Amino acid sequence: MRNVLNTLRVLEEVASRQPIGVGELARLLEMPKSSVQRALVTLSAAGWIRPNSGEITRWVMTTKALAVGGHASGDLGLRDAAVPIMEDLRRRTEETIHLTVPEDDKVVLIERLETPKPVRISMALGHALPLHASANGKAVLANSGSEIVSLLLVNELPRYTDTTITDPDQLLAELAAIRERGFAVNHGEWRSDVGSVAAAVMGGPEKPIASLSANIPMSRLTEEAEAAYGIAVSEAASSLSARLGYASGPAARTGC
Amino acid sequence: MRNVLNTLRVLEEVASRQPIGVGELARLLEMPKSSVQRALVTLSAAGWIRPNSGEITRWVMTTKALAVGGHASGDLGLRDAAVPIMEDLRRRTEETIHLTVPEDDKVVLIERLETPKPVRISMALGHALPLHASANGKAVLANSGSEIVSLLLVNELPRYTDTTITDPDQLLAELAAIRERGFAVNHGEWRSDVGSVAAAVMGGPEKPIASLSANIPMSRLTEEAEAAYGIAVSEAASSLSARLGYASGPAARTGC
DNA sequence: GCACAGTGTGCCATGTCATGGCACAGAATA
DNA sequence: TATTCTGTGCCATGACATGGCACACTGTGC
Repeated sequence: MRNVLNTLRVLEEVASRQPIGVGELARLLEMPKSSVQRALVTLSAAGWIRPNSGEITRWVMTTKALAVGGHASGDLGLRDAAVPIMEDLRRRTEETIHLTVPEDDKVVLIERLETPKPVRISMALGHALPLHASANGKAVLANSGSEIVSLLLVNELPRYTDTTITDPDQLLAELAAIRERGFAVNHGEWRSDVGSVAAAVMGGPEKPIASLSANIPMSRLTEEAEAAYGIAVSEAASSLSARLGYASGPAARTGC
Repeated sequence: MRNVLNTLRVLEEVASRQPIGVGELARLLEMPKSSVQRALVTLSAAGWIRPNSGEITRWVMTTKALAVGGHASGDLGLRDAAVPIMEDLRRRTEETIHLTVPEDDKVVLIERLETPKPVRISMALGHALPLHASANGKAVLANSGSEIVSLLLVNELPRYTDTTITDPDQLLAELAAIRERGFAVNHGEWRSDVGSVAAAVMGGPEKPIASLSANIPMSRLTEEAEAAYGIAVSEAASSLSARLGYASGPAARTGC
C-alpha cells in the first residue's frame, strides 16, 4: 500500500506546515508533484483537508483529524473516567493537570485542565514527552516491568537540561525512590522552568495505562508544595485505577 | 485512489469503535475481509493504529491522529492567540469556555477551558454543533453574508429540543437581534439542559473565523447572568479579532 | 469426542489504477 | 517579451491492490 503510506505522509506534512501548496510539499517529501497532487485531491475528497479560504492552491487541515483523534486516544473510557478526578485534583492543587498515556518510548498528553493562576504551562494535546525526563514518564517507568526499563537503557538517555538524568544507575535509583514514595517528581529535567509531580494509573500489576500529573512553574515548586501535591496526585491516580477496575495496593489479586 | 479512501474509512471506523477486529470492520464497512486486513496492516505500519495491548487481533488508535489534529485545526495560530483570552474569560465568568471554528454547515469545537464549578458541560474536542441551534453557530451565522444564511435555509432546519428555532423567519429575526446586541444566546436549543452565550471572532468584513462562548447549565443561566456574560464574551471576541489583525468595529477599513 | 460457527491470516492470478514524466496555463517577477 | 516560478491535466506502462478462497485456531454446543 505504498500510495496509502505516501498519502498519509502528505497528510502529516500538511498538518504541520499548513497552509501549503503542491510544489513545496513535493520538494519536502521528495515525491513527484503529480503524486502529491493526487494525494491532496484524495484527502480533500475524504474530507481531511480543504483548500485554504481565499486561495485555492494551498491546503489546510479540516477538523477531521481532531474528531478522529478526540474519541480515539487511550483505552476506552479512560478520559471520561479521568476528567472528574482531574477536576478534583485541580481544585486541590490549583495547578495545571495533565493526563498522559504511555506509547512506545514516550508518554503522550491526551487531556489537560489548566490552572486558574496567571503563570501557566501550556502544551498541545498529542504532545509526546520522554520517559526518563518527565514526571509522568518516570511514574510510568517506575511501575513497569524491569525489561521495559532495560530496553530504554540500551540507548543513551538524551539530555535536555542541566538536571536531566542521563546516568542509567541514577535513573534506576530514582525509579526505586518513586516506587518507595508513590509519586514521581520532575525538577526542570525536560524544560528547565517546568516542574511536575506525577503518579501512574495502573491497569494491572506492572501495567501502567496512564499517568496523572500536576505541572508547576519551577518558581512555585517548593519542598512543602511538592509533598502535598505528591499525596494529592497519587490519591487521584489510585482512585482512577480503581474506577477503571483495578484495585490498587501492594498485593494485586489475580482473577478468581 | 480507492484504496486510500477505503483505508481512511477503516481508520475512522477504528477510531469510533475501538478496540475492533478485522471481521467486524469488514461487516460494518461492507468491504472484503482481505482489503480491511491490508488497510489495518498499512495503518499500523504508518503508526496510526496498533494492536490492542494483550489481544493481538483487535486494533486501537495511537495518538497520531491527536498529534496531527492538534496543531492542525483552524487558521494558523488561532488557538495560541485564543487561549490566554479564554483564560481571562473563564476568570470573569467562571464558566466553561469554548472556542469553535466554522466548517461547512456546522461549527467545530477546537479548544475548551472547563469551569471550576461542579456541574459541568463536557464535550469532546472535534465535536460539531449545528449553525442554527447553538450560540456559537448563530454568532457565526449572524456575521456571515446573507447568501450563507440563504444556503442554510434551503433545507429544513432540524429540531433538537422544544426551543430549537426551525422557522426561517424566526431565525432571520434572531440573527438580526444578535447583530444588534453583539452576542448570541442559546436557551437549550440543542441540548435542553445546556445554555450558552457566544460572540463571533472576525477575520474580515462578513468573515467570521471563529467563535467564543461561555457554556452554562440552564439551571444557572439567569437573565442578569446572561447580560453580563454577553458583554464579557463579546469583549473577548473583539479582543481576539484584534489580536489576529482585524480591527473590529462598525466600519471595516479595506486595505491601503 | 466431533462438528460447527466464529475468529484472524496467507496466498495468488487477474486486470485495475497508481505512477511519474511531460506539457501546458497562469502569475509574478525582471 | 522572456523567465521562472506556481498549479493542473494527460497518458502509456506495469506495479500492485483486489477479493475469492483455503487454512489455522479458538470456543461452543450437541
